[in-house]
Amino acid sequence: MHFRLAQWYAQAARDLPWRREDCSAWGVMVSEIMLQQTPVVRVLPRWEEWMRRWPTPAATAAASAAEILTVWDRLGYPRRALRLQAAAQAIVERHGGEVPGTRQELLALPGVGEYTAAAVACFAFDQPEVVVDTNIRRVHARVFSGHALPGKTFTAQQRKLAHDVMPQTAHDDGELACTWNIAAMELGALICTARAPKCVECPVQDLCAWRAAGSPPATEEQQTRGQAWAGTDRQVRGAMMAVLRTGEPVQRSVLLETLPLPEAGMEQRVRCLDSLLRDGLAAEDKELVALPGVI
DNA sequence: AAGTCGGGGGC
DNA sequence: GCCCCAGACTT
Repeated sequence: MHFRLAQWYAQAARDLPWRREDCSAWGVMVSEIMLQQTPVVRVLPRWEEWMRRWPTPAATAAASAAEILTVWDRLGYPRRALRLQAAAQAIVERHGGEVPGTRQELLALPGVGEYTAAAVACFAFDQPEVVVDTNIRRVHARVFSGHALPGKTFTAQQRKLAHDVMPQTAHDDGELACTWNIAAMELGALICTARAPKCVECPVQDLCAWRAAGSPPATEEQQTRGQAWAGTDRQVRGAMMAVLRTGEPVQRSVLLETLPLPEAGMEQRVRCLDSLLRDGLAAEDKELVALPGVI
């Protein structure tokens, strides 16, 4: 299976800037943070702009929070941007400005969890890590377990499966591990997609337990049940951040009253503004509110 | 283990 | 309109 996946990846992989040979470890790390819960096509322009302005951890560490949040723009989950800057500052302080190359050191950085630590260690430093993201979980669920979708939560059982199905040789060879991981991720992104998978184009279709079982639909337990959006605090916070990203400080009362969300009550608006201030995504001075660093 | 945290493009 | 997207963090 490794050989077939590798062969398929060699001819089908997208040419993404953070996969190029000359991309720095920092570039890989920035991409991994941006790609958390965010599709590649939306990350591309933000990554290019970020790397153009702040090509090193030191440059990122020195920027103002307002600049960081402005360049992040509408990528979503803006707390990721602040954590990325905090990670850059930790890299400067603890690692002399160089992105650390081990899973454990990476895990200690803000915003870096199990997936991102393994991904950066593997893709940027050729460490033989077992990488498990949403694509890989889905590919494994289908090919090896015969299920349409993995469960909602990442279980110890799935972690063991991912470890066990990685080729023996890849556990000691970083480059082999890298190919195995990235190829499985790419397969999940391009062929073995959540909806309408392109099984006829799949390089391992004849090995797939799910296909062999007749591609049974997902059980109700496996349905992901999308998070609600309309009317949530997340929507209100996002609308407030969009106002703040215009750059000018605004009167607190104006920010609270002029949101394009008539259904949002004042209690909710106040709660959301307070949470943005608490998260460091906004700052206030007397009655003015702005991105942190502007005031 | 469950909730929270953005935003947009595809179907 | 719903669903999903290279998750992390808190409770």
